[in-house]
Amino acid sequence: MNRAEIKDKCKQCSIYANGYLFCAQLDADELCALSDHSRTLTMKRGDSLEGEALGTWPIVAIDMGVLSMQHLLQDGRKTIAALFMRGDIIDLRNISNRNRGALIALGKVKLCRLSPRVFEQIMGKNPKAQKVIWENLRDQAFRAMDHSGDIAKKQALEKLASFIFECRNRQEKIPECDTIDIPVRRIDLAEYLGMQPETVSRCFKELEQREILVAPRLNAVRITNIPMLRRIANGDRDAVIKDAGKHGFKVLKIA
Amino acid sequence: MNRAEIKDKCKQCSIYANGYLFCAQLDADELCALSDHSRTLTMKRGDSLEGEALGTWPIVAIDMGVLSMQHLLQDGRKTIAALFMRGDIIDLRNISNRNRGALIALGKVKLCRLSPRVFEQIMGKNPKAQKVIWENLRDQAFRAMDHSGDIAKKQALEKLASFIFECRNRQEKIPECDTIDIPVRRIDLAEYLGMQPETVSRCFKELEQREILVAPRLNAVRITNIPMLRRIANGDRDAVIKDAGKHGFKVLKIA
DNA sequence: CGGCAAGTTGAGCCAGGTCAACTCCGGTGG
DNA sequence: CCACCGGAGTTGACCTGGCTCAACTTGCCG
Repeated sequence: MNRAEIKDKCKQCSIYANGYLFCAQLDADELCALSDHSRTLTMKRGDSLEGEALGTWPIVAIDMGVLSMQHLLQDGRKTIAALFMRGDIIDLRNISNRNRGALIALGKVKLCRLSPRVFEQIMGKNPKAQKVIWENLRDQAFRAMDHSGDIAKKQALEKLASFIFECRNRQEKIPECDTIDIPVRRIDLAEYLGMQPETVSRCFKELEQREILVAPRLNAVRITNIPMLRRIANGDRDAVIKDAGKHGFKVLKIA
Repeated sequence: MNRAEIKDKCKQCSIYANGYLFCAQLDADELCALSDHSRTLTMKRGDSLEGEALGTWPIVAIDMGVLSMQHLLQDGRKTIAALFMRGDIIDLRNISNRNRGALIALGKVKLCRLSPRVFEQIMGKNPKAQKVIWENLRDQAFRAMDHSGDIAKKQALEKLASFIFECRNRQEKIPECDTIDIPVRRIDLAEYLGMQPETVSRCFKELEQREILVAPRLNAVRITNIPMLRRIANGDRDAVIKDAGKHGFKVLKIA
């Protein structure tokens, strides 16, 4: 494969096109080697990456879409333990202990399965690439820890508020636009936050009624009262309190 | 500082003494450089690592004890998002977004604050060390994801069962000994699992009554029915079901 | 031995899970 | 183009696991 062809293969991919992502850190030789030994893959909602496929291709980089790590309990309860998006690199080499979940697409996902050998070579000698991957993994780790903190003690409304901020943090900022993309369905959101779809629905409704946000579509919200949403996310009980009147609006201490 | 002195400083430390941990991968020069630019620290329960201290020393390696990452909500609710133990390396360089928690010792903790500069140098040129750190961070990430999965949808008893297995996985195996060390207090355990200390207590009691384990001390358990505990941890509802009789034991389908 | 935090036990209650019915919406085929 | 279908989302009513509060016991440290 010559370089022109490689460029064709990679130039459409955000992992190469976005200057701060992994493949953008590589020089021509490295990109060439990696591209030559890697395979792209397109998945649709429900497709999973498991077993044998991961044996030979344990490292995947997300170009587009949302991939979830799901844990399934014996009786059918399901949870989404993590969400992977554009730029995330998932290294599943030698996964062993515990019930590591399956990787399941929550919509159309484009990803690239990287050759472990070439990946490791690049890790060993390209400090810029190394730094990008290291920070990505660190983000994944801290994000998972934040998420644990969120779902451990927070109430439903608080979890949802936190999730909306998580979405805001992760999406590329479009200045002068407060519309936040919710890249997953209600049902997935419920599984990610450890609640029921019914509860998610009720919480969105409450936030709308209290005029904290508007949800024009299922996959987007616009926050109209950021400080209040922040207070809810941070676990300020006063901000969560329900209405004190019959059909008036909620009474909120602004303290 | 000469090499003999460095050896004195590091030879007691498990990060150097355990062949599979970070410092054991370094050659004499590297160890020398790292040791020379690092500072050990001993903490006692409740001590926290925050702010300025982390500004100049954002990388810490745990030698002994349990360090927790805690998130505090506005109204005082607290959660432990992650537990760090021997060999874990925590890299907090450029932490910024979200409410990253404080690092708080849950007992006597010995750790070593590593020079970011030397650490980065070593990362760049020692593949063995790089591999060890990479795998440690990956473990942290996946552990946090597993933990999210555990606390999202599991019931109290299931969470506790999972936690006991997590302890078992993390502690160095002593063959022919089923006694598992519980390295944290009940109160911390409750915060880690997102439940109340009262509930933790009740769950331990139930597991003892059902003769699934015995807890000779507060900080240790011995599992007497591993398969049952496993089933509970895996979310088998039948295994969680309470008793069907008045004062008999629980009726359990072994299916 | 006193003092305090940690842990346990009991009683009551509520946030959110569960179940059921319904609406909405995108896709498919006649 | 419309009728049909199935999964996603919503709404309401009910119920329960575990949170809360309070009282008590235990264990640790000076």
